[in-house]
Amino acid sequence: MAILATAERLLEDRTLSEISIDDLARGAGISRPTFYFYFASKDAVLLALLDRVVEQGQTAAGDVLDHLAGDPRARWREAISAFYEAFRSHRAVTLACAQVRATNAEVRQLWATVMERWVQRTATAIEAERERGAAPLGLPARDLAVALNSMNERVLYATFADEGPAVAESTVVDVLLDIWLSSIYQTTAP
Amino acid sequence: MAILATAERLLEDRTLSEISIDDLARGAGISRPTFYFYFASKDAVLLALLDRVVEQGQTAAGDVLDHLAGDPRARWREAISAFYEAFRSHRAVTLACAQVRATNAEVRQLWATVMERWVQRTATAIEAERERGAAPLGLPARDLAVALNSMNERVLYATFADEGPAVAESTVVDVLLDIWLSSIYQTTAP
DNA sequence: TGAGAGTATCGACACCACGTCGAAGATGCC
DNA sequence: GGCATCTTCGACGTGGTGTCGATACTCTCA
Repeated sequence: MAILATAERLLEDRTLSEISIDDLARGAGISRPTFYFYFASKDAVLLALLDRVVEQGQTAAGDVLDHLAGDPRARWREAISAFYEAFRSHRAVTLACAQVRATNAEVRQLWATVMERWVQRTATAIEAERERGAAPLGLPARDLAVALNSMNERVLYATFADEGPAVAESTVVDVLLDIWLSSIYQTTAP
Repeated sequence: MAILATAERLLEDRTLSEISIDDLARGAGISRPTFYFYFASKDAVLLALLDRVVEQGQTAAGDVLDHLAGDPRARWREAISAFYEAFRSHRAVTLACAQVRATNAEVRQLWATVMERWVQRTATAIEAERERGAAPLGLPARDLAVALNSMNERVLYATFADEGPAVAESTVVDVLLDIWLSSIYQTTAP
């Protein structure tokens, strides 16, 4: 769909609020009313874009967290890296979503669903590690999972948007990993 | 100033983009052109509001982190609580800022400055704890400080906005505290 | 005391983006 | 060739924004 392609292209160097529906329409070679034949609003376009990214990221992540026993550090690192790559490979779209999420309920909802999935996987993995005696008891696994995933989201956003205090792109995964390991295992070398 | 009061009041139950300049003007008992006599835009109003909150929060925080030695856990908890209270006592304003930050460079700038101050205090405190042998070496103190403060920001936002996966308001401070202690001291009981 | 320099206010205008409606080309199927 | 459905757009009304010029309201100082 030409509209989606146009949107993703324009988002590379403008923010969504700086893009008019007319820009999207003209970019796709159609008139403004015709735009409405395909999408109800600008936000709906972003939603569709996000849908695709999510779809794609979903499979990429896989089930790394189901095989922690062998080398926990390496597995957790893969999981965080997957998160990192998902963000990174569609930087423009995810940055735009973070913006629109504040205003648009549907985007917020979709994003929340995605986060929830990550949180649940994380919580399950933490509980499994405690079960097999690799990790000590501590915070409720879900609370810990929510906080850690929120941290990743915010830190990666700052890194990619290069906004305010941020961690360098080259070290950000390892910084996050250390905090995950510390708070789950009380050591960085489980 | 009546405009500021009106803005803070309206933000209690509407988002900033749902508030027109006319709403602010009428709420303050003036006409729309007169509004422009005082502020250049809606965003400028929010900026002024944020300024006040920051001013106020700045003093409230104080220098807790300069006296960690006695009871580190208690001191760190106070620091996180200060952050929590700053957010909480002006919930509407901070939520609005998080939204506008995405679009408005000035708000983004001011927010970044505030965060930077917190980050620096945190980093300094971590280094001091390592110096006196209370905390082990590990990540660069600044990277750790950035990540932990980002986590707080995002987690508290989710809690107050009641958006997506969040931690309960009653336990959020302790959840954050545990992660801070784990990643700084490699134990939750330093 | 009244002329002039600020301060504060608004009516009226032009502008721009949005969303809708109704009419009119394509396209395909019977 | 006729009919239904998909696709397109010109033209319109609406609502929020920002500006301009005119008018009032206050001081102050000669």
